[in-house]
Amino acid sequence: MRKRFEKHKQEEIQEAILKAAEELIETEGMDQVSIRKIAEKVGYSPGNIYQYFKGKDEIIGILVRKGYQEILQRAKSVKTNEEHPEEEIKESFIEYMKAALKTPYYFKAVMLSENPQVLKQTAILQEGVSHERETFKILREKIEKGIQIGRFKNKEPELTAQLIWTSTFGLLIRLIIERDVDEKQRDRLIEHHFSILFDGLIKVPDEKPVDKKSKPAGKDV
Amino acid sequence: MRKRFEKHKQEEIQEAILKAAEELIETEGMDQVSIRKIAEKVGYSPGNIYQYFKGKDEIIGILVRKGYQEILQRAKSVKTNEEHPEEEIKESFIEYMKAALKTPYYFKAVMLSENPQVLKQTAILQEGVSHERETFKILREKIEKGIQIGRFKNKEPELTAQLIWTSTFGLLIRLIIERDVDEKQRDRLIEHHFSILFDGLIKVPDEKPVDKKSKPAGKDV
Amino acid sequence: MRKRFEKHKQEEIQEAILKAAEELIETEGMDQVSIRKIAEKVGYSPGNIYQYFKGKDEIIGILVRKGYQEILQRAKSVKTNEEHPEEEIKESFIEYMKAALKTPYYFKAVMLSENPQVLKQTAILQEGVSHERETFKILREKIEKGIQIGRFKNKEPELTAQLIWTSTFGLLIRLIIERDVDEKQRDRLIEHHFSILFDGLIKVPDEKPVDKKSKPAGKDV
Amino acid sequence: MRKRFEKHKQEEIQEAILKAAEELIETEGMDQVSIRKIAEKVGYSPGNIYQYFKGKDEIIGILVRKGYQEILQRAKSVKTNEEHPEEEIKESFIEYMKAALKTPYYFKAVMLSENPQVLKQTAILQEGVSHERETFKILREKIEKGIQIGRFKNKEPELTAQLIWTSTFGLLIRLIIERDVDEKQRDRLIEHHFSILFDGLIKVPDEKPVDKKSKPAGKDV
DNA sequence: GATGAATGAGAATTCATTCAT
DNA sequence: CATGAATGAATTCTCATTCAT
Repeated sequence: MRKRFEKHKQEEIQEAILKAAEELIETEGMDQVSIRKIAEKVGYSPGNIYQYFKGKDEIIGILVRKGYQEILQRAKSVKTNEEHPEEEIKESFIEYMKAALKTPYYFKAVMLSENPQVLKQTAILQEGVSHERETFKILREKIEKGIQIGRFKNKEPELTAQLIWTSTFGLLIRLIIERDVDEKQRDRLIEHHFSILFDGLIKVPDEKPVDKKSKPAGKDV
Repeated sequence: MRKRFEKHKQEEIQEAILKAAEELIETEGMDQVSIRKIAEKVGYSPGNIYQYFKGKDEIIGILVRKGYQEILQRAKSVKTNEEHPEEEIKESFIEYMKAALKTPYYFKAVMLSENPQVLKQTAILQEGVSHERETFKILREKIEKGIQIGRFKNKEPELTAQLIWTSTFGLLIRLIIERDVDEKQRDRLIEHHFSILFDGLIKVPDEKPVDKKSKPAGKDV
Repeated sequence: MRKRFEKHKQEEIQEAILKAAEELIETEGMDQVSIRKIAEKVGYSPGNIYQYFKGKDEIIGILVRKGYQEILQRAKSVKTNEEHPEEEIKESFIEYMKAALKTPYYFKAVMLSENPQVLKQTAILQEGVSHERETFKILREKIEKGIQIGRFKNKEPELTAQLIWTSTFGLLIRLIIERDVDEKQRDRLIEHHFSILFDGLIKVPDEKPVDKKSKPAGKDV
Repeated sequence: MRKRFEKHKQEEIQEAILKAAEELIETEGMDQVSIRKIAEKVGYSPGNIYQYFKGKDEIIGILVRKGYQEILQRAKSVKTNEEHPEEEIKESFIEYMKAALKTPYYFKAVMLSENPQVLKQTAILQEGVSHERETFKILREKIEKGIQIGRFKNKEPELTAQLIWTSTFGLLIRLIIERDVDEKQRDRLIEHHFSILFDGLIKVPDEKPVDKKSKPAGKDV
């Protein structure tokens, strides 16, 4: 009974510390987080923080993972749509964006961090990511399904997954940075965003399709 | 006479200081910039830096503004391509990306800044941006041209401009953050990125639809 | 009855604490010993250690005394050798070395400590030590016996005791520090060490010194 | 002129810092040296020490190297003594000891260090050391000379060199650790030390030498 | 007896900034 | 102009010790 209480309190304090750190990230940015500031915010001495966490890295690590998972969680739990997989993808990304916009600074801090520890969990550009990161695996599978049922073009699924992600990420980050965009405009942007991703810009000639879909020249960045 | 010389020299030193800071941002990251390191790099004493700049913040501020202008400059000066406006757009964005990737940290610092002064120059989501910001005007016009000549679908041009921009921005930012993506993968990503933007993901069923769901012709959200 | 049991348990815990500290000295070195680490090793909370010992100093103090005694103990219990007291001495020192090399870091820590508390028990250079410290008394007596039976030269016994000790100590310490000396070399060194101590280096000219190294009869390394 | 003055002052401060560190080692022991204490002793703020030295390691490092070199220097420059090589050896070791005792803590720190970098320079037990380390080469040659002229017994010269060294090292270390041994006793110890090394303890029977000099049994450490 | 919580001091560094010279 | 010296605050982290429960 007592133990349980103690345990409870310990967890409470850990929560408090994490929350303090979270708020610091939100208000001052990832770099400005320090054990001192956390301790002050939570009303303890700096040294005492180490009773609850191994160090700064652990705190940041947990926070990043937690927040990241939370946001990702939202992206799932979207009902499947057999005929229109693009709807399913769109829905889940919209969920993702909504979640991110709930704690925008936090999202920004995490997703833009170049801290190697953080990057280990947020990097998504390397080849093979859809085999390592679960969410990407799911996204890739949705795309593959789309291709199988003949709804999607036969583009490389992993690359496609990565670029849907980065494109949406770009919009999302700007929505966070330009925080006073009104809701109507925001919705227009989001809607149009997916419209472009799925339909593309180039008109398909109804007459004779020239079949020059996407073999452009300059690939030299 | 003397004054002019003095002035000259003063500016030279300021240049040197800025350049040193620039290199530091580039090589060690924004956080690792310190007056001391700048001073050491430029061959002066730390204290003397204050003769030329008010402090660290001023140096960073100037640098950020300067870098932004330079990058934008590059995005213009792309030869027109009458038949394939998408090539023209792609080219100019690739130029833009190239420039940004030359000094990724400036770009990152500038484009992610929420400093109101900076935002005044970098915000692009609001309605009407293509009438206020010159680069966006140009982009919109290219898109309009594409629609006129029947090459592009008839989507709202400003929105389209914005979303090409944010999508590319998303990819670019992640390329910067995940800086150890190898060149081959980077090129694949960029190529695929524009492929999706222009072609879209959804297959247009004008040939013989294989097995399932054949009908939906010009569906554009 | 209960009390006795309690007492028993108390002692057990004290033992456990001391043992934990000992292991820490051995594995991490004297500096790395901390109440926290001891507590963790022994499965108690740091605070509770103070129930059993006054503090860190007391623990270290006891340990040092204990360990020292243990090592010395080994040096006794060597069967007497009436005709060749040097054998007896050698044997007991070899026992001593063996014991020390079993817990080398511990030995090193203790024997090189300048902590006054420790020094009170480990100092051996002052005149009269062979009357104060029991082990030295024994050693001195062995030497005296050797002199009496005409086997040893008539050198001052206490000084001799001290210098056998310091010489062996020197070898021992270096064996500990240079821990990767192989066994063969170690044995050669030890053997030679006692050979020098007992025989000396200078040749006794009783035969006819033949120009160069011709004769040396009992060559025994 | 000014520069020279500045330089002078800078060096003075460096000296002061080193001296402060030296005193701390001397009075409180190697472990107790801290930047804080040095700074306090020298009357500066802790941070300012870093203007003069890279860090604690550098300070300690300089101090250790300096002392070590000084000590070795002294051991040379001993006049040769053709007839009595033992005198020559004794003299040079006494010089060595004197030098070591002038800066005992350096000596102790260096000679007891198990830092691999340091060990590379201080290890002396391995076979062949008298071919690698110059000082040992000299010592071995002196011993060989002694054997050649018939003054020394024909014992393995390298091993002998090593054990003269370790034996003397043992005495020296204890003289350092037990720092309040009075001068008279110290001299007696040193004198007796070499007396034993060169003469040995076992009396040479004037009658019939039993020729059982030292072929003892137990060689099993 | 035992614990967990908490503190305050101290460890090494780094840095922006000031200032007398 | 320029410098070197110096500070004071900040950083992360460890520890011996105390104390209410």
